[in-house]
Amino acid sequence: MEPTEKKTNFITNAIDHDIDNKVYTNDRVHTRFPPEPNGYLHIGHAKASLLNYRISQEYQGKFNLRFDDTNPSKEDMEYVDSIKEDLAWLGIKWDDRLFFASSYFDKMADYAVELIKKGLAFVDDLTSEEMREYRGNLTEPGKESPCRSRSVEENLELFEQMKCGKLPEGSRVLRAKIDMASPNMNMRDPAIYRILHIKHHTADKDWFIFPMYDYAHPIEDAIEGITHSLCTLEFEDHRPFYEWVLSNLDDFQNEPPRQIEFAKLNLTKTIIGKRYLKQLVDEKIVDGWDDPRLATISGLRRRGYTPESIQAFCEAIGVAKTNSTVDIAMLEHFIRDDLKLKAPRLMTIMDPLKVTITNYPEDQVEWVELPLNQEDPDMGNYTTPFSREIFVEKADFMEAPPKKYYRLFPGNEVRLRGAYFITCNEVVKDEDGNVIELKCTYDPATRSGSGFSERKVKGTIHWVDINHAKEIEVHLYDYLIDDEAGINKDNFIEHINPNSLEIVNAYAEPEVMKATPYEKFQFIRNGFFSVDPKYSTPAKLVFNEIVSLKSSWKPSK
RNA sequence: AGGGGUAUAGCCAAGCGGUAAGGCAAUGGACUCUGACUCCAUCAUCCGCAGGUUCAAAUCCUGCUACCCCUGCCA
Repeated sequence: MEPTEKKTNFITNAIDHDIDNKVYTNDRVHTRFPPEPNGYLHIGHAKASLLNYRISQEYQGKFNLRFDDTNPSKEDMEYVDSIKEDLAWLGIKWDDRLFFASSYFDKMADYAVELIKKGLAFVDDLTSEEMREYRGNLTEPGKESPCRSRSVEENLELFEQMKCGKLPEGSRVLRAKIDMASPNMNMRDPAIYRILHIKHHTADKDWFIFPMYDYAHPIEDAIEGITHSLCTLEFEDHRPFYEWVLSNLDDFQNEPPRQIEFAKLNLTKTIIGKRYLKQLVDEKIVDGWDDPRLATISGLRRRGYTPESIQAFCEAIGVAKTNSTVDIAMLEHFIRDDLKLKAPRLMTIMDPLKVTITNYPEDQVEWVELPLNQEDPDMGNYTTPFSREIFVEKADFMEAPPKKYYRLFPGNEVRLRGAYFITCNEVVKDEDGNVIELKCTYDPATRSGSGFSERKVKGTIHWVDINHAKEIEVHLYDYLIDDEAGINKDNFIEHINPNSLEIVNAYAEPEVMKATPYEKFQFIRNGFFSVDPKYSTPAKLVFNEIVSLKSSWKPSK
């Protein structure tokens, strides 16, 4: 009967404040997620999109998906498709509210004309280099462009020519007329339209001019009736221009949207940032945008992460204005937590060591029954074969064990999960002295489920019957980068972990072979694994390691 | 004196003048046919620093300090 308190943060506080002050009609709340289709979504976008979506849900408001496609030189339909797929997978619903900034291009151009007529915008002939010189710098004011005083008529004429494609690419630009001496660089007559003779991927007609983000975004938000326009911190000092645009356009005097900025997500041992992800993909350092080592949504999906785990993670990290770096252990916690009850628990051997049970009949096979998940009896049971020759993990045997080692060592008895107690009697080595086989004896009285309680054993290990084992390929992962050192955005490529992927052939009990792409399992004592959709074939299943199991076992000193 | 931001535990993060939530990590212990899970316990005399106001300050005021962002015809 715990009252589930709504999680508050500075954004919900701001919205509550707006509601208290009756800022928006009927206390409406309308958010949006405005990705530019120029790359794949990553975990940072999950935070942003889920944040916007959840807020709309909590306030019984609306949520729009809007592609901010104002720069055709970088954008592509491949990305809009992947973004829609990723968002839907994350559980975000935009109903029929799917929009494209490009569908507002006509209106935006009309609004530019309105600004020109009001004497608030002008066509500039300065080259981009000249503009940079005229802009001044952080401590010195800029100077006004010679074109700033052009007549409204001339500006109108020139803008029309820009729009019709009569002027060469890059030759002119439409600028807002604000203040070249503003301490805020974004207010020093920012460019609002540039000439680009590029075919736009979605626009319904040919355009030769394209609006800049700073000009387009407030208009997009206002047209859609957005109330709270959430974006990241670096746009904080763009806010004055966002407000300038809306306050100077007649259509948007009523209930204009409000921009609120929050800190983007950073994760330890993880490279987030479209530009860097694209570099990894383009330089083929990784296996595409959906490489399981990447924090892209598609990578996490292929790795075996669930939408629920990502939702829970994003909920848990909260949202604030503090630049922060979340420990990757937090993400890993939530996938373990989610899969704990969902994933069947089966046995595989990653690094095999043969064990012969010398007192077990040569040709006998018995099928022992095990729960698919003992924490969820409803999942039912399955059977697995047991016979004279089995594989156990190499790590589960030590010839000279440290204190508190509960696994196999000469003379020690352990339980084989779901089967019998075995005692290690003899260690077989090759000519180099490597342990290649163990000879053990089992105690028939100790069969699982028999109620045997004469003696206890400290360790239980997993195993696989050699004659029934199937080979599978397992991809074990380590972090792509190690951020303990002085790593930064520019040198991360030199800090790529060369051992981030280890491919091993493992042995699985027969039940594992029923697995289908994306299906997730706990391989007992090894971790959570998911069937790789890209490389699995009917002949050989490939499993991605999602995350290992936690372990408090540490060899004593 | 360029402008805009942010500082609460190892990492996130609540808190909004009444005496420091929660999660992750970590540590100890219980349990265990997964050294997992679960459970129990521990983990900020203190909120970047220094002053001030107040019966009372992480919360208000003043002054510092540190870090982040801003000089694309990118978003």
